[in-house]
Amino acid sequence: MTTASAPKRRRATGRVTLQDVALAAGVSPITASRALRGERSVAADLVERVTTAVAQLGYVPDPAARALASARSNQVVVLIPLLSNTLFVDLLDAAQRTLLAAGYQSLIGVTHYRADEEEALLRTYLMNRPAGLLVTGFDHTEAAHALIHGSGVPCVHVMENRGAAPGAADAEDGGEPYSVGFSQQAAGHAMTAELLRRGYRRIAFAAAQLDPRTLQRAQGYRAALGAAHDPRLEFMDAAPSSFALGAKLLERVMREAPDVDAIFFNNDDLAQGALLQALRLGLRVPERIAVVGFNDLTGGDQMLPPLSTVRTPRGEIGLHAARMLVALMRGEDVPERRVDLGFELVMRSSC
Amino acid sequence: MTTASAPKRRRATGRVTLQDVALAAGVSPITASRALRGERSVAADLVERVTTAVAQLGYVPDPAARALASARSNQVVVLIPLLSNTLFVDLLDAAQRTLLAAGYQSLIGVTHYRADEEEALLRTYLMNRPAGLLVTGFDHTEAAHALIHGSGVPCVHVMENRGAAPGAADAEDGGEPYSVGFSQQAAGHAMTAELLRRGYRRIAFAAAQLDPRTLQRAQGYRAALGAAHDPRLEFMDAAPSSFALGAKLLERVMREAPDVDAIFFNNDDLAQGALLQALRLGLRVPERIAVVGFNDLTGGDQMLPPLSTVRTPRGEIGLHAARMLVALMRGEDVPERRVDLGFELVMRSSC
DNA sequence: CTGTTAGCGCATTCAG
DNA sequence: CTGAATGCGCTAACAG
Repeated sequence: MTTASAPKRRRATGRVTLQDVALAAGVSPITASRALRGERSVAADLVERVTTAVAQLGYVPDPAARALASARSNQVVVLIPLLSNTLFVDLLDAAQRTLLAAGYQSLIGVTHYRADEEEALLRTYLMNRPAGLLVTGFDHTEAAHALIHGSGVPCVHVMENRGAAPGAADAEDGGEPYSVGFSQQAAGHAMTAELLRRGYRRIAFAAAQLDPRTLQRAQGYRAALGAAHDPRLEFMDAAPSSFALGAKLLERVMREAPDVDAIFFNNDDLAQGALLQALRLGLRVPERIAVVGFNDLTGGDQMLPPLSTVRTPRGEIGLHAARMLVALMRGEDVPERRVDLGFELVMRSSC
Repeated sequence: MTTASAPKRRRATGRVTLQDVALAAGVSPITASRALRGERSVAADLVERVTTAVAQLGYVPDPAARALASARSNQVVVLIPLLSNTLFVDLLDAAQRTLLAAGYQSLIGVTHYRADEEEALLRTYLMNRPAGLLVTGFDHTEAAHALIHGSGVPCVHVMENRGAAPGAADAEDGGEPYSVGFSQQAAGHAMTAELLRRGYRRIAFAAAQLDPRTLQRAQGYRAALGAAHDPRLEFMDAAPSSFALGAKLLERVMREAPDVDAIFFNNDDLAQGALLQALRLGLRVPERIAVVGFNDLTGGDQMLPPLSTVRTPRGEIGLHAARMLVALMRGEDVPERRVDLGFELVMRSSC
């Protein structure tokens, strides 16, 4: 065989490489590489020859080789607290779609609302040299924060907007973090104010999970009530949100504070569970007691009575955050670091 | 500076490499590599020296380099139809957890019940040279099937067990595919039989989405009814499952077949929506009409009346499938290719 | 059981 | 605008 002495004969793996493409196109490998990645410094006719060769040979780039050579993968790490809250699933779905369309894959991590799990996930996923990071909220361990920063990977926070750091500007790294969300506190305030406007006076706040965003909503609730705020009307349960817990919380409120005329649940599944429990107990809603929820999850409009709630734009947040991250990953300038997408009161007939 | 002429001075990236570890441990890089990966052909004391060096230097392996050198990544592709059905989220959650514990990362793809999207996702994700594949069901395009096979990547199918190929054994590739699930048809049959046993005679089947597994359940429903089967009592709607659609389907059934005494919904959200609609319409359940669902999703036990349904073991399926896949990826022999995890009738009071 | 040699497939220098 | 040389960090294959 003559191939035995050929200096650079085709490798045995059978894989079509960039080199094969370059050979077929009559250019150097690096030109083929540049053409494929859309670097503009390649003549149009060469680009076309490369494209043709790619199609003919069925060339498929190797992400591992790319990542090794460039020290960056095409993967984006997305960290959310839970998969069992449709809120985050909606967020994730939108973000993943957008990222995929822009050529990025998502590595999804579920933190279970635990800062230590988040840190562990970061440590694991950061090994992949991701191109970007999408994380929920701002409550990270010191170490997690350091990991994110130290990695130099662009990061967008979602679901809340951290108040602009007061006083000493966080100037070490160019300042304010990138975030897309809305003011949880303002949302809590707005719904409470609406209840007050409608004449409710003894308004309870019932919450589960007790994550930072829930507590921010509680702050809004308190601020809206002002002097009328009664701490005995806050019913907090650290257990995860569910229909069953909503039912339980309703009973607890009625037992411990029978003069309550409205309950603001911090998530729709609690509120929906409470509505069902009210039906079971024969409590009339909203006559005897008004019930409102948060997030406008699926099913609220089907309840008896239909649930009043706060619609939160998690899909839009996922989309917008992904777009922002893509811009950052491409090295584009993103002047607007904090995007507030707002919320909307959806008043149906449960209050 | 003296370093200028040193033949192999430390690279400028600042990254701690295997070579550094090897140097510190006084072994060759390949021995360090073997020690890290737990190959048993390394002396215990050397392993310890390597481990120590790793800890001291804070060495972190580079997945990209590993993947490039070994032509296999540590990622597993998981393909599910939807993220908005908690059924698949439960499956995913369990699988992801198990895989992560075994050292594998998950690349999640959402097919939206579309074979062409599945194919596109496979094409994209297969570029990463995944270590394994976890896919929902058996309905793939020819091309997708070829991609899976051609890649040589171990694959486990979940949620159903394909009937053993009758006649000509699918011997080309060693036969039967690996799968973990249960018989959708048997489940459909069992619930229908239970309704018959309880005296219901005009039993409707109401379904959404109309994916293959739904149709298998319909087969079971028909088989259980035998000669009593009336095609006019099948109400199929290709739209996605939801509370609202369940409400709509209930109305349609009552309008088009008022003599129906029970409705078997192919998913719990439909059934729950129907239950709420019945409440709204003043239809007594189960006296006027019995309602049963499928999957035992969250909330069913909170309905009025509590929903009878079929509990499906998606969490266990995710767990078991992940374990099976891990075994395959490790090159272990897995003799039991088809695992049937069964199902359970959960009879509450809606029938 | 350990080490040597030689790439894996690509993109980043730097020249032209 | 294009190309040549080089190495990213690791492991497969073979030797000892």
